[in-house]
Amino acid sequence: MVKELDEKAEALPDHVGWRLWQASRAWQAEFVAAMHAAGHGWFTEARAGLLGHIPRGGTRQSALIERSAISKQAVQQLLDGLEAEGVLERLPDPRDGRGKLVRYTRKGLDALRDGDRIKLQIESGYIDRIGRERFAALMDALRSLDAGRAHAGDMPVNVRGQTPETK
Amino acid sequence: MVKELDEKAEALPDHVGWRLWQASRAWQAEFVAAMHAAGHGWFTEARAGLLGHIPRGGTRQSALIERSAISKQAVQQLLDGLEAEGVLERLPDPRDGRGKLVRYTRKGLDALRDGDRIKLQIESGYIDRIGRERFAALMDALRSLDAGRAHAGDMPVNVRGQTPETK
DNA sequence: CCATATAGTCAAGATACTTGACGATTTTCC
DNA sequence: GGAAAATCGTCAAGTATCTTGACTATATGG
Repeated sequence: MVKELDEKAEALPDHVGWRLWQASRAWQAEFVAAMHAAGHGWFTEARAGLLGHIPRGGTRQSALIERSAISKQAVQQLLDGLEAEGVLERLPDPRDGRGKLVRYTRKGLDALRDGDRIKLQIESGYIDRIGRERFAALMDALRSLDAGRAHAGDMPVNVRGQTPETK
Repeated sequence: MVKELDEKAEALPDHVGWRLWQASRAWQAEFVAAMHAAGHGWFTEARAGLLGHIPRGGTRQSALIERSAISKQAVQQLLDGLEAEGVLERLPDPRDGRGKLVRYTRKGLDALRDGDRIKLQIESGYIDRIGRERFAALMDALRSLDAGRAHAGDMPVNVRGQTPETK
């Protein structure tokens, strides 16, 4: 870690925001690195965020735009990239001449499967590191925080750095 | 209204990475919004990340580069912006003709003061929301996680999935 | 005094977004 | 039935953040 120099001794931040930021960053870095190691070199945090909103059965592009909190143009650009990588494909929606359907390719489904595995591995590592009890307390606190927030109704929920999730 | 698509069964992710990410984003959004409301419209998350490494007494630019996990050029660009906003100023280091000292202006110190206040307010809100005990458990778990990471010889936080070795 | 390491800068480019404008359909409403 | 309006996706351009590469100026240590 950063070594403390004999500088005016202003400690590094230790408030909850800083800690959350650090922990989140570390998780993402670990996840992306593991995905790369698993051969999914196209995987990035931004793409992960979008993929998390695409069910295994596919979805309409417009539905995707609603779920993710970013602009439709941003979604489109991400989709363009993922399509170019061969992770997804876009088909015309037979029920709506304007719409398009977004669907995983085989390559995309493989990545999803690896993502689920990696997610569990990282979680295991966390439990080993801090103990099952502390880990449970962490999840409990984070869930409570989120529940409280939903109450207040603020907050943009964009999804980045989440694993491809499934039922 | 074409809305009868049956993809309702898609649950939101609930693993630790997702929760951490969400909590971190929520904190940042709240903090930045409060800073803006307090009149510090120049405040952004990226800048906050850098400012968090600058002690009130100022620091050398090179020390800043060591502490933050981003490239020196990125630090410089952030610094350029903050200097242009009048939050910081850069002076030649009298002890080293190559070096520069980075120092807060009055405007910067005002922002710092407001930031400290806001941090405490947000923390208070969290404690109200989830209880003092849960909050303490959260901090404990996050600190343990970080300590465990340092132990593992993990690098500080270099973002974006890259793995900079060599130090 | 020279070799080399360190401090900072300049330039160019990648990524992940943004807003604005637009054509093509579908829906609404009279 | 048909125009007005809403929705879906796209194209183009711009911004913020961060990257690598190349360079200058100063310091340091044989």
